[in-house]
Amino acid sequence: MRIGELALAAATPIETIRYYERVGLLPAPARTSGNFRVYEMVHLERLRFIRYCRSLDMSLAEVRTLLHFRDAPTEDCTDVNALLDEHIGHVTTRIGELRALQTQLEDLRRRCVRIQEADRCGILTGLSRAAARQEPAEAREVSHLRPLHGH
Amino acid sequence: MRIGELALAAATPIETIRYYERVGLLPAPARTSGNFRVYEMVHLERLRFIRYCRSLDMSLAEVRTLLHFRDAPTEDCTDVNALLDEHIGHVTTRIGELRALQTQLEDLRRRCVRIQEADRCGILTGLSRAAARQEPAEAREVSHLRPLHGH
DNA sequence: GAAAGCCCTGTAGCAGCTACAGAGTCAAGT
DNA sequence: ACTTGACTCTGTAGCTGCTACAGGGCTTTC
Repeated sequence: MRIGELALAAATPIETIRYYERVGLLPAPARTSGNFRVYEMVHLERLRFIRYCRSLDMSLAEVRTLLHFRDAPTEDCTDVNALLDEHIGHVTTRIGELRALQTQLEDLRRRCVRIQEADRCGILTGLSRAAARQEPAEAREVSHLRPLHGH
Repeated sequence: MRIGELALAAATPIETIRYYERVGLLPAPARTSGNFRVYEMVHLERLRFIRYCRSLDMSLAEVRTLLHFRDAPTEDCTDVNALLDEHIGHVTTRIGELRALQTQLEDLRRRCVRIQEADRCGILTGLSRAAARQEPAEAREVSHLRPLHGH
């Protein structure tokens, strides 16, 4: 299987596959005489595992840890459980943060109901006042999850 | 006010302040004869505005737009409202994604209740099976918010 | 033998900082 | 007058997880 085929089978861009190889998540595969990568099923399974974990919003560091356990099947799985618990904790925390954020933003939004000049817009004045009062929303401090503007 | 004092007053690292100047969010302040930056209250207010918006998880691009309206007080505020509505939309979407994620992760977690060898760990086998079945959680596709591992 | 479609390496870019290195400035203490 | 220490300066590289080139080589098909 060449890289294009693997990319299709795992729904992963080619560049990402090469990137995973570079950072050591995927082992370097065999090469053809013309220097093309040749993958086996083992690679596809591993890549799908990685992508699935990523779709669960795990970091590559976390995925790396899980792969390590996948590779060493006789070790006990305490750390796997811990990793997952921690990850669930991150998600839960982030949900809480975002809910608080949602409330704040909706409050702010209600400050401007009709179109007017910007200097009378309740949103802008609301932001300025809140900033002056130094009421930073606390979301920033705690979180560990994918940003609103990540992507 | 020199940069250290500003940093303290706005609870913002010095490097971040210089960064905001470099990318044009904060105007370049006056300098002393020894080339030190000298800030006025106007800078502090602007910086606090930026930091407050950031604490609401807005991107620097969004903050830039809001600053533009702050600077041009006679324009109408339609776009400010639209920006906020869109941002609220992002937050709401992300909350939905994370809730779905939470459910999936908790399901996965339940697969391993006792410590055992990794090759029998329900979490690892669960991940592998889900990956093989190609059931990528869909969170990845939609979102636009700060990552679980951003920070 | 040439065009089209793969694939290769290496580098730079995105956001939003953060962390240096290596230098200069300034106020206080001796 | 000199030294110490705290502060500041510029410039560059690093972080995550890709993504997007540029500029070339391989392979298949007509």
